[in-house]
Amino acid sequence: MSKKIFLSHVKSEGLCDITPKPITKPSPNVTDDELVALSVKELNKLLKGLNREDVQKLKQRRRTLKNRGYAANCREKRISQKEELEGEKDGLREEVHRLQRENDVVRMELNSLKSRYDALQRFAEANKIHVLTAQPLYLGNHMHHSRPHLSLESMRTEPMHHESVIVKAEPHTERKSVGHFSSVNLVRN
Amino acid sequence: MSKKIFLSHVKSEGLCDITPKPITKPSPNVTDDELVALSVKELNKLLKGLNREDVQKLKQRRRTLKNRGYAANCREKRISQKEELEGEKDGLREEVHRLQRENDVVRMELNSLKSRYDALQRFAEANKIHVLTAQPLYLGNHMHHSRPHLSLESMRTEPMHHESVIVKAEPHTERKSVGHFSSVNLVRN
DNA sequence: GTGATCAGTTAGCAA
DNA sequence: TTGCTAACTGATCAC
Repeated sequence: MSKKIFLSHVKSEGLCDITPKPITKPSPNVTDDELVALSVKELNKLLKGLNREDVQKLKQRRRTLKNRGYAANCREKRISQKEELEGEKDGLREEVHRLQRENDVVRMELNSLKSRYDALQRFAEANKIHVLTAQPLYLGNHMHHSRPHLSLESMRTEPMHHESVIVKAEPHTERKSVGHFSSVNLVRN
Repeated sequence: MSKKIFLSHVKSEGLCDITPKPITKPSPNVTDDELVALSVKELNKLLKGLNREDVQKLKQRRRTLKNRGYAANCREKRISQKEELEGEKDGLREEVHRLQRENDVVRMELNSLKSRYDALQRFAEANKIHVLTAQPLYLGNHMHHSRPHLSLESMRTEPMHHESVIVKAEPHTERKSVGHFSSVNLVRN
C-alpha cells in the first residue's frame, strides 16, 4: 500500500536535485518502511547519540509516515463499509424477489383451491345441500397479479381459526336427483 | 462551510507574527470569499497592472481556494451518498417485512380454506359423493409459520390452471342419509 | 504514544 | 479552465 508514494512535495526535507545523497544526511540511514516498522525500543536505540534536533526530525518523520498509513486505512475502511452496505442492499433485494415469487405461488394455490371450493358450493346449492361456514368466505380478491406494493391494508382483521365446516341438507324438495341428508357437523382438528 | 478555517499552516504566505498587515502586501486587497466569487472577466480586470509574479500568485491562490471548496463538496457528497444507501436499505427492509406479513396472511387463508375443503370432501366421501379433481390436491404443507428463508423449491412444477372440478354421485348405497345424484360436471370459466 | 478522522493541499484526470 | 477525487499532511481527539 505505502510503497513508492513519496515524490509529491519535497517541502522541508530540502532535497530537490537528482542527487541521491543530499548534503544534509538523513541522520541514521533508515528507509521509510524500516522507520515505521520500528518499535519504540528499537527507535530509542537508534536515537541514542543524536542531537535534539535530529531526534525531533526523525520522530516527526516517523509520526508522519504512521499517519500516512492511518489515512490509507481510513480510506480503505470507508470503501469497504460502502461495499458492505451495497452487499446488504443486494441481499435484501433478493429477499424481496424471493418473497414476491413465494407470494405469487401461494396466491395462485389459493385461487385454484378457491375455484374448486366455489364449484363444490355451486354444486351443493344446485342440489339443495346447505354448506354453512362459521364466517363468510374471504372478501379479498386474490386474482390480481400486479402487486400493489404499498397496500398496507392486508386484512389483519380475521382471527383465521375457523377450521369447522357445517354441511347440512335440506329436508327435501322436489328437485330431481336430490336426496335426503340428515344434519352433519364436520369439525376438523 | 469555508468561513474562518485558514489558521492551520502558514507555509508560503509568510505571515507568522500577529501583524495583521504583512510587509509583502497581498497585491490587490481581496478576501478569500471575494476572490473565489470573481468571474474570469472580473479577475482579469483586477489583474490588469500587475507583474507576472503577482498575477501567478493571485491565480494560484484562487485555484487553491476553489479546490478547498471542491474538496468540501466531495466530502459532503460522499456522506450524502452513504445516507442514501442506508435509506434504500431501510426501505428494502420494510418491504421485506411487508411481504412477510402478506405472505403469512395469504398462507393462513389458504390453510383455512383447505380445511374447509377437506371437510367438505370428507363429508362427500362419507356420503358416497365422488369429488374428482383433474389433479391431486396440493402436496405442500402450508402449516409452518417458521419461514424457511432459503427454501428455493417453491413448487414451480404445477401449471396451476385446473379450474375445473368434477362432482359425481354414486348410483346408491344403503348408507343412511344418502340420496341419489345423477352425474354432474361443473366446469368453471 | 497510537490510531482514527477532519479539513486543507496537491497532483492529475476528465469534460 | 473547471470540477472532482485519491493521496498526503497537520491538527485534534480518544484511549
